[in-house]
Amino acid sequence: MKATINDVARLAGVSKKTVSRVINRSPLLSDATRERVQTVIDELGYVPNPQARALALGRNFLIGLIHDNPNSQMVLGVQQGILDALHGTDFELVVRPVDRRSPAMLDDVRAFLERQRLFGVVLLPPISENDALARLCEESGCRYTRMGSAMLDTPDRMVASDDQDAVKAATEYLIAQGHRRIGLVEGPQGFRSAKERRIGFEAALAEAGIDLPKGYMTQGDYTFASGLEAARRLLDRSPRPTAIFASNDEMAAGVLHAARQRGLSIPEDLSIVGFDDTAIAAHIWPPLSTVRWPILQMAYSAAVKLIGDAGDDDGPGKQSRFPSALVRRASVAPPPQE
Amino acid sequence: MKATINDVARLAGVSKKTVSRVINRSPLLSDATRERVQTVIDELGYVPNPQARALALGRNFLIGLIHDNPNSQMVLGVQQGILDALHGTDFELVVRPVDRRSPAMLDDVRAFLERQRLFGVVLLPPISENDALARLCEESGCRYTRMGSAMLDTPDRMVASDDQDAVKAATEYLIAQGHRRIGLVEGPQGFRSAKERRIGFEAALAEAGIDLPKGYMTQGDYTFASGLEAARRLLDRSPRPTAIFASNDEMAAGVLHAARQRGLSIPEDLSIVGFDDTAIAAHIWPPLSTVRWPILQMAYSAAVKLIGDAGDDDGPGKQSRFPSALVRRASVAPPPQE
DNA sequence: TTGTAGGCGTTATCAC
DNA sequence: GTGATAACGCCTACAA
Repeated sequence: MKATINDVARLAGVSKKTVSRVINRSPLLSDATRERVQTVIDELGYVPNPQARALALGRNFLIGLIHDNPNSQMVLGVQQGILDALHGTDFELVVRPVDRRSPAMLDDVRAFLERQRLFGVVLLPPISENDALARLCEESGCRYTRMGSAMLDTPDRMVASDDQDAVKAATEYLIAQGHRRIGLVEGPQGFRSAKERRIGFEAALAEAGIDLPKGYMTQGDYTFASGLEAARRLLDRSPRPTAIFASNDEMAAGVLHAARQRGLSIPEDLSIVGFDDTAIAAHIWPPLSTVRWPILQMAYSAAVKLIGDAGDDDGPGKQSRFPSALVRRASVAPPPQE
Repeated sequence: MKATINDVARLAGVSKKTVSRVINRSPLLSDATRERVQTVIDELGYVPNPQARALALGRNFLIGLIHDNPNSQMVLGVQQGILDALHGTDFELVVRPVDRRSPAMLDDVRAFLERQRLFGVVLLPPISENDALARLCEESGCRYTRMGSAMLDTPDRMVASDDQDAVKAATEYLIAQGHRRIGLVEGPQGFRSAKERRIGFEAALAEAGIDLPKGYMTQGDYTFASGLEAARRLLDRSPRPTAIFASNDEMAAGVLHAARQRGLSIPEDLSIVGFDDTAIAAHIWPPLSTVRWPILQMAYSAAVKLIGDAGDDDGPGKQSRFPSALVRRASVAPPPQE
């Protein structure tokens, strides 16, 4: 019912191999035959069977997205970016969540890669920070691109933002508004992004000569609930911080929640800055000042690095570092008079 | 390097076909051979190659998720539910967004299905409401499950909530609080969910004998921005509505935004109810009363219907109708005194 | 520049 | 019950 390479070969009066050469753009092929075969291909509406190719090549035309991520907005953004890059190609996207804490995680991924013979995978933070995982991909003969908050790998397999810089700038912005008592809701232990963001935060304070009291730095795990909890601790301090930087938007939303529960006005009594610029940032009230992670572009670039779109070597595909930008919204104001 | 069916056959002293029978749980097979072969399989850690199976069977071990959805939270929830169902099976999830408005949509999907030879697909609303699409899946020999707000297909290929009922209950709740001027932010034209929810809304009003003034029903497109716009129109009415039901949470967040911009207090001046119970509902301030769509369970069930988990015939897999529940949070209060 | 033979790892057919 | 043999549709080596 569906045309195969044999049908094309027969009708074009050539061998299967020649058709194969046309499909795979082999350079050693006369223009005449190429054209003749191509005509038949078009007439028949022939499309090579991916299953057969996968078997013959030992490689599937699938791109995997491997993640273990507490932030759903980010996962979706990445999917969107990858799909944009894959659009119009023969590749499809396979989603594979894993459990970072499971001792079987590496074995699971290995089994997955070896079974499915993926063409390549995109690794999302925080699991992208796991060097053993990257090594495993390589061993399994699977290309990979890691996404992260700092360069953890060679540029051809890495797409990175500079969180340290971005948070430094965000903190400087708070300082410029007059804030001196600035609380931090840090991300979870073991996350590179959490570390980078804290370093940026501390760097800004140090440069401004601000010496933070004990207890102004607290930790969350990138969830709303943890932001809520952390904010309660911070708001119990005396004197209270006049501004809080949360390491991601979800926790920032939690901070806002906690502040409201205490009857504080935002930004009059407390300024808040988040990180990521996910949808929630613009949708809560007041709109949240935050750092925009160019997630779509990063994911797009990650996918392009895998499938190697030769079409735009100087285009977005070649980029490895992506700067983040501060987005100023209504959640920041000068501190209240004392 | 990796064991194949031939290795197993040789070591077990049987033919390939016999090994194949063991893998596929063929009933006509002596227990003795089955056991012998199974031992070798375990020793070698043999796993059948999915690419080869796909070629031989003309069918891939992939489940597709086809969607064109304005609501990212929902897409993620569905992915989660499907992946839960697929966990521990040989199936993988392939994500395929499509453009509802493109004239080439159906052809694209057909090409996708015929090329990839998916085992089955889950269709998300609103595209799941497209009967031509369902027919196309069938023609392509691809199983499917549709998710939706009402039964649009036979129970074995449908997973449905009862939005009409749920919204009726939610509206009755507002009425019971004393509200009489209740605004509606309807979903977009052509969405079955929008229609069902409006019908439920109107039914509750009719039963309570409330005759809504013109202009209290307005339309959005399920986005935050459209909720904002619609709320502005509603709040311009005189007399102003004392409560607003928005057909999804994102629009409800927009309503809240618009109300705040006018300096209204929620819920003192205006009560708001949303629909979906996505993450944003609990994270905005005040927390949003909403209708919980059991999306994880529905998606789980949709996947089970595809892969036919015989393990739990009476379990969640068999279910086709899923009731929604009202979630009461702080965004609703009695109307202000006049 | 093109064609032939053989293989990728599995399942289906049909004898034994 | 079990096993040769031939698909499945494509690709690589090697030969011409």
